[in-house]
Amino acid sequence: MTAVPVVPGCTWYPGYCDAEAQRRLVETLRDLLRIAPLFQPVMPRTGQPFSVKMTNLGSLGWVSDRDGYRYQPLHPVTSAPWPTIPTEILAIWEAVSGYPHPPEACLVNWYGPGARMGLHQDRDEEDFDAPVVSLSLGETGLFRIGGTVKGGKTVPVKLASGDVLVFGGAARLAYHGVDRLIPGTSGLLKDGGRINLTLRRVTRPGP
DNA sequence: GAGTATCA
DNA sequence: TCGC
Repeated sequence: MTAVPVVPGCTWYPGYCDAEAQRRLVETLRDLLRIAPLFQPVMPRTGQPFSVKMTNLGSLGWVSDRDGYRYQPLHPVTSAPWPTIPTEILAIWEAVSGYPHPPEACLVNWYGPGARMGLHQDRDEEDFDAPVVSLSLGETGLFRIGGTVKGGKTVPVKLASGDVLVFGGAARLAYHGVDRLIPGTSGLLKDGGRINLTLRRVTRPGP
């Protein structure tokens, strides 16, 4: 397995999942998305919609609506608990996180054509000791990660299907985002686009 | 308590 | 999380 340092605390594993594992994951996700459908998050206060659609797996899921950002145990549309995180996804966390407790949230972000994610920090969690683990599926995303000060230098990474990226430690609060997709770079998803799974520990583990 | 992973 |  190739580990590429990106910035201190951030490691990129290109081709972490092979094509067969990616296909199995997409099949699993298709079933889970029927139970927990994608919803459209909006910005707090303004109600501006995100270009990315999302859902979650795990005991807690990240949502954004007019009231703010938060983690909650129930799907905002169906009011059902999020489906549990499949074992093959938990195995990725166990292999690369270096963290001795399981993730509580698996945010599923779906990028259609033209979707992007502005530069931001992940800071709605209580536990910053655990890293954030990301898996890319489908078209390549032009990702960018910098430091903890806004406006600082950033490093571009082309995240292709099957790539895993881990950011923790000095990079746990790094600004990061997705500028755009590179169309035609994957045939994994029938209708194109990109799915990004991000695993996070939300609460501090109990005794 | 405010602000926020928007958008230009 | 930050800044008061």
